[in-house]
Parts: sequence; structure tokens; C-alpha cells
Amino acid sequence: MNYLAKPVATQINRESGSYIFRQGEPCSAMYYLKSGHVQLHRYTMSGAQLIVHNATAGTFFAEASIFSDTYHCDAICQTDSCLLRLDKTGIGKMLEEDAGVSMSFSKMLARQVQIYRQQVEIMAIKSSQERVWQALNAGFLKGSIMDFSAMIGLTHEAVYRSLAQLVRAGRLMKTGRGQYEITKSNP
Amino acid sequence: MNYLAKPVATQINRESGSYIFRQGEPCSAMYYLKSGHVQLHRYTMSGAQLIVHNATAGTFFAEASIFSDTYHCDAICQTDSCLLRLDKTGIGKMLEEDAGVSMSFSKMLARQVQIYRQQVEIMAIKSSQERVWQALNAGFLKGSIMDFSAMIGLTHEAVYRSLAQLVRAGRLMKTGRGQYEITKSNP
DNA sequence: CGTCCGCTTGACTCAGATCAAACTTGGTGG
DNA sequence: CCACCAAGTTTGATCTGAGTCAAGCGGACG
Repeated sequence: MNYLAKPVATQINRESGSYIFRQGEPCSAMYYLKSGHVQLHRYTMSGAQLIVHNATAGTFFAEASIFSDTYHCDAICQTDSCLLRLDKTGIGKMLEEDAGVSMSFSKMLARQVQIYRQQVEIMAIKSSQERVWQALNAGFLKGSIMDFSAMIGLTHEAVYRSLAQLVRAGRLMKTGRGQYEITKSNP
Repeated sequence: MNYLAKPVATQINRESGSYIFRQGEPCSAMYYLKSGHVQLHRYTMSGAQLIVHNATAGTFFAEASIFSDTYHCDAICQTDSCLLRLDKTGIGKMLEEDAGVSMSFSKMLARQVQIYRQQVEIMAIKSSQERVWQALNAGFLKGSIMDFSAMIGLTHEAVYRSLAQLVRAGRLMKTGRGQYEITKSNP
């Protein structure tokens, strides 16, 4: 084993509530989430927090930070999580040297771009009911309703009311406490 | 000249109002805007249109579509425009073969991701005045107020009113018809 | 068993959507 | 050169729907 070369990937375990990095800190790595749940938060000037990304098991996050000097958001473990920390400079070298790696990295970013575009589109919908509906169909509801609400820029109360309306309208099935299912994919 | 090899880049001129591509069409290229102004629009189910991107001279657009099968939005020339059409398969080959190209492509996408994150953050601000203020500081006001309004998910009336309030509050200077300038960068 | 957190619903208020109308500007064509 | 039209700008009046505050409920967890 070469003790001089820094490893590109190191596995780390963090418990629920701990920070992986914070807004403003210098970027040193991107991450792959093996198991658990990590959220990326941003704080607006007015102090309100916003969930800009929900990282689920088996996905990367903070990919864009590879080309950035400082992190643009906080990363907070929502559950105990196991992650792979991918060193920035190491990844940088791999991207420079291996076109295949670079290509799949681009693909990942391209997917991100399209997801964000969709989020922007959803957030531009004025009617809360329609907004919730579109977000549901886009598969944004993964965790709690509160997180879902924060992602689409509505208060949780507004979301609960919209969900109730959608159930009443027969567009949605309530399958349990905070659990919903789309009845038909009729937009 | 080799008539068998398709050129990767072809220059095209389009006049104001014409479409470069439409939502749902198969992706065949990404573009570089040499001069003019192109907007990317998406249509929500309810029929409302949304500006998801404003391409200005000297920038690429539809980069993400290189990895996509169909375009996710319309591209419409707002003025007479001169563009470089970059063939999808040609670019794909370059990305595969040249790590340098691939790397700078990634960088471009990473920048896009960060811009979208910022847009999502701005759109989550409830107060229209604060939303307008943040969007201004983020440099989102380039074209008309109407475009600006569509980008940040507000009606143009709300934006005009917010702008007037900001001027009254001394945070903004009105420098002409639909022209504003930030007085101090005090957030 | 008690506490915490997410869920859910009610009542009230007000900010922003909506509709409407006047004005400014730039372009087009007779 | 002027009449006309189209699009952006600006302001006013009204009203609805989402924010806010508040309170009760249920499950998870120590």
C-alpha cells in the first residue's frame, strides 16, 4: 500500500443530524451516498431555509462543487449515513486523464440540470393544488410531507390542504398517514 | 474537403420569433449563440409558459440535451440570432475521445447547476419584494421586466410594484424606462 | 409513560393574482 | 411624415387563495 498517495475515495460514517459540509466552506470533495439520507440546505438572506436537494442512497451529491471554490449549501445527514468522500483534486485528475470518467460525470450533471429545470417549472405554478399535483407526478415526494413542501416552495399546511383536495377530487389515494398514491396518471 | 464526414459545427442564422427546436422533438444538437437572444420555454400542463433559460450572446444552450433523447423545452429566437449548431453525435465523439473537451463541458454543466440552484432558492422566497431584490442582486434582470418576472415566478404587475417599492425605499435607482440600478449592495 | 415530531384541520388576514386601463416607445406601411 | 399598431411599462381596484397562527391527534422512541 502506498502511504504517500492520498486515497481518492474514503468511506465515512456520520450519524443523523451531523453536517458533512457547510455553506461558504472551501470545497474539498464530492460525495457518494451509500446508505442513509442527506439533504442540501441553503439559507436565504431573510433566514429561511430551503432544501435544494435530497440525496438518496446510491446517488452522488455536491458534484458541481468539484469546479467550485466554496460550497454553496449545507449538507446535513437526516439519518445515520454511510458515504464515500471523493477527493476534489483526485477526481479532478481523473477527469483530466480519463475521458470515460469525464463523460459519465457530464451525464450526471446533465441529469441534475434537467431535474432542476423541472423543479423551476414546478415552482412557477401559482396554484398550490396544481403545483402539488405536478410535483407528485414528477416523483418529488420521497420523504416526509414537510420536506416535500420545502422542496416545492409551499408551507406544509398548504400542501396538506392540497393533498386533501386531490384526494376528495379522486386524483389521489390516501394509503396511510402521510402516504399517498396517484390513482390515474390523467394530467 | 471531405464530403463524407458531417461537420460537427454549422453556423445558422435565424430571425426573431423562429424556433430552433421544440419540446418533445428528438435531440440532434446543442447550440452556441454567437449573437442575438434565445429563450428556452416550457409549457406547464395548465398551459402557462415559463422561461427556464435566457441564452445571451457568447454562451451555450441545450447542453444537457446531448445526453437526452428529446428536447425538454422550446427554443425561440427573441431577436435575429446567429448560432453555431453543434451536432450531438459529433460532440458525443469528442467527449469520448478528448478528456479536455469533456472536462470543460462538465464545468459548463456545473455552472448551470449552480445557477439553477440559485433560481430555485430565489423562487422559494415568499415575499415578492425580497424575491425581486434577490433576483436583481443575482443578476437575473437582463432583458425586459416581463421576462424577468416570468423567470422568478411572479406576475409583471407584482414585479413593477416591488420595483417601485424598492426605489421608494432607496435600495434601487430608476435609470430609465424599465431600467434599474442597485444603489448599494447592502443585503 | 412522557416527550417529540410529523400529520391534519380550523379561522383569519393580507399579499399577490387578476382584470382593467392609460401611457410610452418603436416599428410599419400608406 | 404621420397614422396606426404592437409590446412593454405603470398604476388602480378587487378578490381569492396561500401564509400565519393555533390547536388537536397519532406514532415513534427512549
